[in-house]
Amino acid sequence: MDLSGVLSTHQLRVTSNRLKVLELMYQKEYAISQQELTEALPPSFDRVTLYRILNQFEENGIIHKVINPDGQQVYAVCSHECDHTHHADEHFHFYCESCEKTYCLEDVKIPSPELPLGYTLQSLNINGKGICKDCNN
Amino acid sequence: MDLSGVLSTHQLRVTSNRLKVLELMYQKEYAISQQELTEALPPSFDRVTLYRILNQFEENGIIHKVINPDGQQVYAVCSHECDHTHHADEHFHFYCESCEKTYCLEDVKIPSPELPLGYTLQSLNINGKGICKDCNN
DNA sequence: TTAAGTGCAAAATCTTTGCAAATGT
DNA sequence: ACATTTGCAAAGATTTTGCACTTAA
Repeated sequence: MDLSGVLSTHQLRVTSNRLKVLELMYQKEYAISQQELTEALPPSFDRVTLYRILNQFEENGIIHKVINPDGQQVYAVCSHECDHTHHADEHFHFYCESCEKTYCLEDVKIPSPELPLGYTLQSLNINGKGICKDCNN
Repeated sequence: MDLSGVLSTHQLRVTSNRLKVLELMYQKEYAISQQELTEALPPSFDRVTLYRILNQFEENGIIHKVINPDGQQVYAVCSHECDHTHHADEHFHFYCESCEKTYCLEDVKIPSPELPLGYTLQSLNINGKGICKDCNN
């Protein structure tokens, strides 16, 4: 995985901090919270820097933020082409009550609900909660 | 509107603070943030008390929390019978980009997506973002 | 070389906790 | 009368800001 390439493609300089964060995010197959990241990074990693990196990654389309049903925010790598002008992360998000992980389920078709007259829909956010396939075994 | 009745039905004592908060929430036809509440309440109203009241209202089924697409939390009065054992607020929530208000659209049918094999769905959260009917005029 | 990124200290916010006084039933 | 609620002070946690130093291009 060419992490440096990911950074430069998204107009960000390649730095050791950014590579560390990016590596962790690509390792996980689920969305990760800031707290989890903090624990996984070296203890010396500066909190402020992490805030800034996450914001930049999000702005530049490297990651997207997922809001869990309880309001907790987690971050996941964008799998489609996103950049600072456009995000395309409207897939289904699933939160598992058992392992407490959030998964991006890109293949789930999102049915479009019918809105009352006068409302214009720009984007849709669907969040499921339940038990994931690993925990169901 | 019998606000005292709402409180006692939900096993909460009738106090002037609770009535003030409840009155504001029933006045609005949209979901309200803690910040908005703070601004609408008298300046002397204690912050800690508001935290506690909102938590109690939520626990006892008087209001429910809505998480906007950007992660902001807002509160709306429960329209169905909710109590401390059960909430039934799985309706569609719509956030208007223009007026920045969150509406509960109870009549919108929520279509159930098909999940990959192995996943069990317990609850579903659907959030739309766009322009509401008032702002579309 | 120079614009961008980092680390540290400090400020500003937001949320929780503990406890004595006030209030509802 | 007695349990609950409230207000205040203070602790704890989270997020933002400013600025000098360092680093990538």
